[in-house]
Amino acid sequence: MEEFENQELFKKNNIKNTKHRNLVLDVLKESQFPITTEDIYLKLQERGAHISLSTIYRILDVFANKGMVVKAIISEGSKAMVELQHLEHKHHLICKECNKIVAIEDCPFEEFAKALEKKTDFDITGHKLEIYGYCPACKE
Amino acid sequence: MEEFENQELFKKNNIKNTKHRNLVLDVLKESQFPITTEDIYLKLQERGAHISLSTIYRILDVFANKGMVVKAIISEGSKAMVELQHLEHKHHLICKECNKIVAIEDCPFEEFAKALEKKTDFDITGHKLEIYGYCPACKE
DNA sequence: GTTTATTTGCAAATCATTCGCATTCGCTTT
DNA sequence: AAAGCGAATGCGAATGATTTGCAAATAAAC
Ligand SMILES: [Mn+2]
Ligand SMILES: [Mn+2]
Ligand SMILES: [Zn+2]
Ligand SMILES: [Zn+2]
Repeated sequence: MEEFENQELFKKNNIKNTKHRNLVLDVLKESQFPITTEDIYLKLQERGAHISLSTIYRILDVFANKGMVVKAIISEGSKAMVELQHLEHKHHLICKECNKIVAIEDCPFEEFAKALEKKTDFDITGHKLEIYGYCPACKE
Repeated sequence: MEEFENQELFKKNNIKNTKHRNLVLDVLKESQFPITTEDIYLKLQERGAHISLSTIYRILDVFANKGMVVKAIISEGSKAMVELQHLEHKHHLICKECNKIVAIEDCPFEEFAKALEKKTDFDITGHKLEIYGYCPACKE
């Protein structure tokens, strides 16, 4: 049935239902937090899947173009890595010290969007929000 | 006086006031919207400044570590380019079709942050927010 | 099953970012 | 104002991430 959900999603987005897209999508679904292309690659390797890194890049491109995932730079630190957002709508609170990530369920933006649409005459379809600070352990 | 403001900012952030940091900061200040490292490089070239691309990378790293600028991936499209946010607190509304960018003055997040701090016990220091949709001309 | 367009693996190419080291520069101390 | 010293810079090379070309495999449609 996990498979079935995937298939639906592919159909809805007009892309072929391939073995590799299923693998990548499964990893994305399981992942609580944004992950890198490399992370996905390694996870699939562990599971014994035979998939090439460039295929994952291509799949993520397709997913991103279809709006199924979102790219972002998360850790503020030295390396600004490209990552993927989870499919559900949620945001993250990231510790600038230890990089701990906490998922936020609420989104303060929903109501604001309506007003903004009126003001700007845009058709607003989505947003990215990431929140930074220091976690309980790291703030002193 | 522009120079003076820069100098103040450098002092406040405990970094040396160098010719190149001034140049880069000026470009950032002028720029209404986020720009890439390369953009800055080209702008400075046009002005006849002699500066190396790696120096700009290094300066932007310093600025980012001091919280003077923020890195993000803006355009959702094919190339996920790393960019820099303007110094003032503002957000952007980006057209997914024509890439038009409109600056948003209000921020819906301020109040939400307080509640979130209480709930998570984080010390929240900042956030990134980008909004996507279709501009008046492109929505149909 | 056959057909056809799409997807994939693999290796090579490209692009962005970082690094090493010699030189220059900014700030502090005489 | 000169000297000293650590930090910043230029340049080219190295690294790392992402993209691309092309032949082979696969999925969807017939
Ligand atoms: Mn939201
Ligand atoms: Mn804000
Ligand atoms: Zn922490
Ligand atoms: Zn538009």
